[in-house]
Amino acid sequence: MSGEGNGVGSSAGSGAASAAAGQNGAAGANAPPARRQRAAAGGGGGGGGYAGAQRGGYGGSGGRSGDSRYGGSAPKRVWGDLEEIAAAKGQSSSGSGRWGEENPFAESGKVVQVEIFNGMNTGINFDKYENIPVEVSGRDCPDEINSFEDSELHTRLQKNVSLAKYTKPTPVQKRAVPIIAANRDLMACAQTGSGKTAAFLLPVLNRMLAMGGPPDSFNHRAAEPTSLVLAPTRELAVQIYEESFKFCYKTGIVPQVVYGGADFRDQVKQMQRGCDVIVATPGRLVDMIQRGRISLERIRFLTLDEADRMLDMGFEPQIREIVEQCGMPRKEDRQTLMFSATFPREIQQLASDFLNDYIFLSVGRVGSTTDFIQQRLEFVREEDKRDFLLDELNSVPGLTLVFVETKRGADSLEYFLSQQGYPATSIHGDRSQQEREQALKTFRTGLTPIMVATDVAARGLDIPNVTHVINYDMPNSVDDYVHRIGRTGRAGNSGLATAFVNDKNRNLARDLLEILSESGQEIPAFIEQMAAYGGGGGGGGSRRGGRGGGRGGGKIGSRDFRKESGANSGGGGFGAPSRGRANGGGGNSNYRQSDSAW
DNA sequence: AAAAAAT
Repeated sequence: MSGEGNGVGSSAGSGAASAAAGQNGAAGANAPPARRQRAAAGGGGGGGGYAGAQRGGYGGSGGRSGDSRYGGSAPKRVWGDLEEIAAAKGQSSSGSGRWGEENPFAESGKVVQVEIFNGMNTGINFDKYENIPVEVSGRDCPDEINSFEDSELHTRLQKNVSLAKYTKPTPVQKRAVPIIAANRDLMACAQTGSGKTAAFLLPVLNRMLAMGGPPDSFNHRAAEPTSLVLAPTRELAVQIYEESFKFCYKTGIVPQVVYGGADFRDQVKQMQRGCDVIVATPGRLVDMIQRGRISLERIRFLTLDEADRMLDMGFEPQIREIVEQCGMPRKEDRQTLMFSATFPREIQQLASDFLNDYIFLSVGRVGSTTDFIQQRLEFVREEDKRDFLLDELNSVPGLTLVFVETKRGADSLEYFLSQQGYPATSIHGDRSQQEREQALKTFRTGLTPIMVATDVAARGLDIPNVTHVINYDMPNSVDDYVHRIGRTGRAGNSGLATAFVNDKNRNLARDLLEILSESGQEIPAFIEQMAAYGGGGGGGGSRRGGRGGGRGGGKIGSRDFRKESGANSGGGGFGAPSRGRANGGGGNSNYRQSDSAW
């Protein structure tokens, strides 16, 4: 039993997450150990029974109990260390932290190193990535870099990059880093697992350092961050915060995260330790602003992650409010970056409101990682789904993420699986934040290697070793499908994505067919038939019109919409479409410190 | 029509 407790508590790479939870969790500082106990108690029984009886794949043939299989290699950690780190980062102005200079982790030893920098580079298979297509458009695009040395990052950032075991920039990093370093706005299509987060964090942090370091980030009651990163879900915000925490190490730049469902005052208290980079979900951020706890007046860098989600119908008004009504500098006076794996044309149109003379970057086809995902479609009637699901779970070992359409559906499926003896958990918006984080944690560590999820888990979450994504209920759009299956096959690892399709999904058939064929997947006959009969409005691809113009390839491989609106020159500011290689010389020496006074 | 995101 104690072994299971360790397995949870020591979730690989969750150190900063734990820090975040500790900061923000309603339960406060003492929460973690208690949660460990609960996790061990809750998940343990199911796991054991399941591993042995139901699904040999998990327990391993060696008769080990389920936990050792997943928790075995996970580092042990001590909860106190993160508080030490937090304390250390608090003394931001003194360049030397509490650790020795050259080996910052010598004294606190493996624990700290493991916790801060572990799991950042989980087997990224860059070689496969090398030759994926890249599209760049916009005037005067800087040259790509081929190594982190080329990027002329601040020494400290270089060290953190090394500590994170990043050796070679990923394709999106090669392109995005010099673009951002050159003070240009950016709209980028790339998957999270492709190194997207570092691609915007590193150059932003570097510019902050090049500008002389962040100014005092606290004024009266309000935190005055320099950089804001917005994300559509709380878990994603935490994940981005974790990465920024790593890269900020000993830079004097203090990252923070705020999101709903956690104690407001705790988050305020955290920000009083400094708040130079803030990662946030929209609701809580607005709340903080309205209550005078955060000011956006000194924002110089704005990043929207999963930008297409942030700008879709549900979110767009709120984002617009944050960007335009809350005192943030105009787009000419800040640098704005947007990232997403999919970028529909109408979203690009909207996004251009917030961008200034931006460069469009598309690395690989939209679902670039779909190259590493085997996609299977099965025709499954609604009433047969549970049986099919059990078959899938029994035949494919490893972490399995099961997407359903509704929160209720998630609860009921989790209940069903648990009844059947499968170690399942679930994550959706009606669960408490603590339950959500717990679910993610037990899933990550393999204590509950099955997680039933709504679309809250569809985007951006980087969970290593998800071997199988099952679309138990198909999503409503093929973009969502692309995001969902992107939870496996992370960063060049291979993955499997199974989808249960039936007549209810006829409207997706055409787009699915396109996705499958573009990514070289086997195409089942039934989907061709469904596509032929046409979705909704008579096969003509009517709904396509709204999206990409009739051109082929609208879904995968988003293109710069400025190129397509030939007649409609309205967008403005799109000069001669240049394809990379514009002003080569010295390239990155132009960190313009001049044009922004802190 | 559903999900997410503030209380």
